[in-house]
Amino acid sequence: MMIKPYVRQGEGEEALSPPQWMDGDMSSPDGDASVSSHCYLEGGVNQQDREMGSEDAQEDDEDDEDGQEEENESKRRGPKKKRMTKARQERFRARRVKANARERSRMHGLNDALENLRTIMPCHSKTQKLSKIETLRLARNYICALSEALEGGLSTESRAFMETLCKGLSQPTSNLVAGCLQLGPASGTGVRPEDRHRVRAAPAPLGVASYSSPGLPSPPYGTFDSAHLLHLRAMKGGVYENHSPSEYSAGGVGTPPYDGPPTPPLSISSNLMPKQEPSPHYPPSHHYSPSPVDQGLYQTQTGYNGHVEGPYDSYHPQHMPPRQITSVYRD
DNA sequence: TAGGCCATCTGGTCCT
DNA sequence: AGGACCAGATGGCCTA
Repeated sequence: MMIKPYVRQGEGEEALSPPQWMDGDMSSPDGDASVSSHCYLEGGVNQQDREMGSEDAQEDDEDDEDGQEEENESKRRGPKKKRMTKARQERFRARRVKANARERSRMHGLNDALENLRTIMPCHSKTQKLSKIETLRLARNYICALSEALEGGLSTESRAFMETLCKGLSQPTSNLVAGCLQLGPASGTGVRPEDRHRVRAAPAPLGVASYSSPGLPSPPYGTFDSAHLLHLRAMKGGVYENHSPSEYSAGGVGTPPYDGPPTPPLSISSNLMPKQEPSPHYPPSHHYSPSPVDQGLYQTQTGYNGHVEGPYDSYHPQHMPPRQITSVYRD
């Protein structure tokens, strides 16, 4: 793909006015006040601006410069561009507005899928939202870890399991996973030896010892959803062998319906976690029900730092749920 | 204040 | 022609 650099006005060109639709009202025609006007700030003019602006100028006032521009136009290779008439401008604008709306919707769909992915992560936290990239990394690690476990090479209760989960994750996210697993201090856990030197700010080794790290909020942390491991064991035991993987995801969160005996969860949590909060996906009855998020019933609640959690309105970023942002990356 | 993360707009490309 | 997808650009918000 050809990368087009940010186009600025060339030498000798007059400052061009922004497209007509931007005049006066800086909000877009579709009423979206969030439309960015930054494209026209600081004298930066993008391709569209140049086209529309210049052709607008050609239409509105014919002066000597336009003559020069037409002369340059005739030397240009390729198909000659059509004049941008008022009608064409309006059609272009309408198309652009529709495309923007589609793009927004598409990105919202992407974010929804990502949110669904977050909810089935082994350490789903309401108070410390994983970033997009961390969610994807953790998901990859989770798949790898479960695959190894299924092959019998990795115990879900082992430290190696957690190390696999933490591979390539930022320090705070690794701490979150470790906190969810409630494992003891581990020297360099989750950090490949070759990566350790790249950790710029690792205040403490992973594990309980780092809970007091200033970079990490105080508990509650997310919970390691033992039901996932229960699911894993059940699969190994053949309980779900009549279900296809696609059935697991039929509920939208990728988990099979569980109707087994209400025995204590079989997982590391039963050994290591002092108190296991019931997962929103697996209420005490052990009958699966869609999460509040999936039901659109995400109740407003106060997070650990007093921030209000609730439905995330991407059109009002100030309503974003609190998240712990990490500045430590290893890649 | 710098840097990370995010939402949004935008133009290009590919496909139907 | 129009939609989907992608990547660049930009500003806002937040945290260290």
